[in-house]
This record gives sequence, C-alpha cells and structure tokens, in this order.
Amino acid sequence: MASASTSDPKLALTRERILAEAVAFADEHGVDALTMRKLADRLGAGAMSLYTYVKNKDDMIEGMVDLVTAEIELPAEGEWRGAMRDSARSAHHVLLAHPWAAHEWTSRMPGPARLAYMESILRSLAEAGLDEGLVYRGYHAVTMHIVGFTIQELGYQNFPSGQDLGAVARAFLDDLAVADLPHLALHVEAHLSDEDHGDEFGFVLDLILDGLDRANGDQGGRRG
Amino acid sequence: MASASTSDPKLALTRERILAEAVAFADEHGVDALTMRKLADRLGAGAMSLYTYVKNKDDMIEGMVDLVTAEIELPAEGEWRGAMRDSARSAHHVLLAHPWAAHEWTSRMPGPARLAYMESILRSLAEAGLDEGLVYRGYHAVTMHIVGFTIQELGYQNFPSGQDLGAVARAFLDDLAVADLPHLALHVEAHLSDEDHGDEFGFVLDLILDGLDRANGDQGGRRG
DNA sequence: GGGGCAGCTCGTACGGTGTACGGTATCCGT
DNA sequence: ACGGATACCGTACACCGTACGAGCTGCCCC
Repeated sequence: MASASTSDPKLALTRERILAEAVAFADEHGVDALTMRKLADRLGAGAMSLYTYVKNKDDMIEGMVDLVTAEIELPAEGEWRGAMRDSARSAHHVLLAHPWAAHEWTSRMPGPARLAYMESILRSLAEAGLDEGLVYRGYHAVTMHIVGFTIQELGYQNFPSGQDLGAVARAFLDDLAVADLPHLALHVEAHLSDEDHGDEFGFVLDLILDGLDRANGDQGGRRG
Repeated sequence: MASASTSDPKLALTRERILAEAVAFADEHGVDALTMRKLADRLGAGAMSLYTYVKNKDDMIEGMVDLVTAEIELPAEGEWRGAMRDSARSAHHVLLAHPWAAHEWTSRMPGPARLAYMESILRSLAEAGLDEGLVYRGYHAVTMHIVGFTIQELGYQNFPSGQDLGAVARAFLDDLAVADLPHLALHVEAHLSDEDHGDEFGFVLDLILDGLDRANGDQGGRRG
C-alpha cells in the first residue's frame, strides 16, 4: 500500500531509484530546477548521499538521458521504411514526454541505452541494403531530424511557461512591427490555428526516407 | 595602436560592447564559463555595472544570440533553391563559428535579428510560389535542419574538450563492447576517416528542398 | 552660480549552487 | 569480538546571479 513516490524512508538508495526520481522531478519542474539538495529531499536522504551512486551532477544527467532513451522503441526487423518511421515516432513521443531530455541529449556522451539505440538505427539502415555512404548520411539525417525537430517543437511551447501559445503569440505579434514582418505574422497565425496542419514530423521524415530510397536506387540498389 | 579588446579603461560601457565582448568570451571559453563577474573584469568594469545595459543574464544571452544571428546572410531574391542553400550554408557557418549559439538558439525568444531572419526565410519560400501549407512545413523543415544538424555536429566535437576526435573515438570503441555494436563501430570508424564523405549538411538540405519542390509540383505548382 | 535631479558605476551582501572533506553508523567476514 | 569496508550525511567553501543603496558625475532650470 505504501507509495514509493516521494520519501518512503525505508527504501534503500540506489542509482536506479535516484535516476528515476530525478527524471520525474525534471519532468515536473524542468531540469534547471533540479538540484542535488531538492532531489535528495524527495528521496528522503541527504544531498551528499547521492554521490555514492553518482559521480557528479553531469554524470547523473547523463544517466537520466540514458534512462529516457531506454523507453524508445527500437526499429523492428523487416520492412525498413515502416520500422524506421515507427521508431522515429516513438523517439519523438518519448522526447516530448520528457521535455528537458532532447536538449541534454545533444550535449552529452551517450550511455549504454543510447549506444544500443544508435546501433539499432544503423543496423536497420544497413540491413535495408543501403549503400555504405548512404547509411552514414542517412543515419545523420534521421537522428538529426528526430532530435532537431523535437527541440524546435519544444522551443515553441516553452516560450513563457505553462500558458497557452495563443496569448503569447498574439502579444508577440502586437508588440513587434507586424507590418514589417508580414510572412512571419502569417506563419504565427498558422500556428495559432493549428490542428489541421497535420503530421509535420512525419512529413519531413518522409522527405528524408524518400530521398534515401531514391538516392539508393540511383547509385547502390540498381547496381546490386 | 591601442587594442580595444580587453580592458581599455577609457572605453564607455554600452550594450553593444558588452554583448560583443560576451560573444567573444563565449567563443573562447564556452557559454557555461561566462559569468557576469568575469565578463565585467574583461570590460574593466564592476559586475553590477552591466545591469544598466542588460536586464539580467538571460536577457544578455538573448542579445548575444541575436548578435550572432545578424551575421547570417539572408536568402537573396531570385532563384529560391540556390538562395536558400546559400543562406542555410551561411547560417551553418555562423553557428559553427559560435559553437554555443545553436544550443541557446533553441531555448530562447528570438530578438529583432532573428525575427528578420525568420521573415526572410518565409518570404523566400513564399515567393518561390510554394503552396501555403508547404511554406509552413518547409520553413520548419529547413530551419529545423539548420540548427538541428549543427547542434548534432557540434555534439561530436564537444565530447571531451579540445583534443581531436580520433583519440576519443578510439578510446570510446575500446571501452565498449564493440562486438555487440558492430554497425556503430563501423560508423565511428567512418567518422575517423572523414574528409571524403563530403557535404552532409548540403546532402540533407537537398533532400528537403527536393522534397518541397516535388511536393509543390504534385499539389500546388501544377494547379496554378 | 547654485541647487536639484537623473543616470551611471559599483561595493556589499544574500540566498542559492555543486561538491570536497571528514565523521559516524551499520554491516560483514573472520 | 573485532577490524575494515561501506553507506550516509553535516558542515564548509568557492562561486554564482543579482537586490540594494551609496557615491559620483554632468546637466538643466532658476
């Protein structure tokens, strides 16, 4: 019956528990608000106790990113386009569910889960029969799209904090010399009345996958 | 003969001088090492004096990002594919020259220079005759690619700090169970012997631009 | 000329951070 | 029973962003 969520004093400290609680905290309050003292409080421990399981704060955040990465569904075997799409979409969802993670992802060394993730993408592309150079480029294109797009997307919803985009964008437009920025004004209006612009993430992803497919037909696939 | 670079006591404090010096400092030591005290020292001023010209540190970094953005060459009028490519390449160069900037770009409100930049991309796409929905999606695809790709690229060279990628990647591979990650091992080897993989940035950019072109032919361009 | 005021400069101080260090408590192998 | 490892954590330190208010100018209006 006892919930383990906040400060059950009987629960032993472990690296896993620390990382899980840190992820939960970052999800709730943002990674900037995460401090060793506050996290320790939440775990019912002293701040310095965490350092038994964690080298330092950077190491901890690295571990958090890896924990999040482990949630991503890896590309299945078989038809590569669909598998890649599904996995990319899963990564997109996971990174949106932990809005701080994409940003950290880009500036830290990969842990074991992320290495496994990288491996799986590369394998999927290689087993699709892509030319070696195309695997190299395709890997960059796809992963770049996944985290780049998500970061960009999160940027839009993080502008102030919490309130809806509409009010912000409105104020934004009113403040600036809209007359000088007509296309931007239109674009923001489009954002306001979104919903029916559909699946942007998938749109660009398909541009990339189509391009890889086509490039492969031109130079590699046809040759074999 | 007197250089104005570091602490000429006669130079008046201005927002422009502060931002320029802050950018220079961040270029040299990274944005994490940038503190108000150290920056003030460099300017031959007291830390609190900066606050006359800058609301707070966040405001300052916003200004720094905007200053950097102003270096980007906007897309020229005329043939849109070439113009977009040139501008994207310019943005890519600028963001590589200020390695901290791409990361900040994604988490801060745009200032005047960035608004102008956004406007110019949107205008270029619109004047290319793209369908309204394609302008919306194309804008996101292109800008996402520029900063996403650059961030990813910088991630690779920021792993430790300063030393060359080769040694790091080697150590990296040796540590990990390479046998379990064969495709990743291959990929890292490819990174080690780079130089001839060519223009990755342009490769993906072309995938996107080609895709937009094609999508426009299918639904918009043909109709008009 | 003089008095006031506005704006720039910045010393000091406060509440916060990450974490080094050393002390204590608890357990385990002998 | 006891010695040593291990987990825990209180205290302290250096450093951070920045609120506050005191000093110093230089200008305007009487």
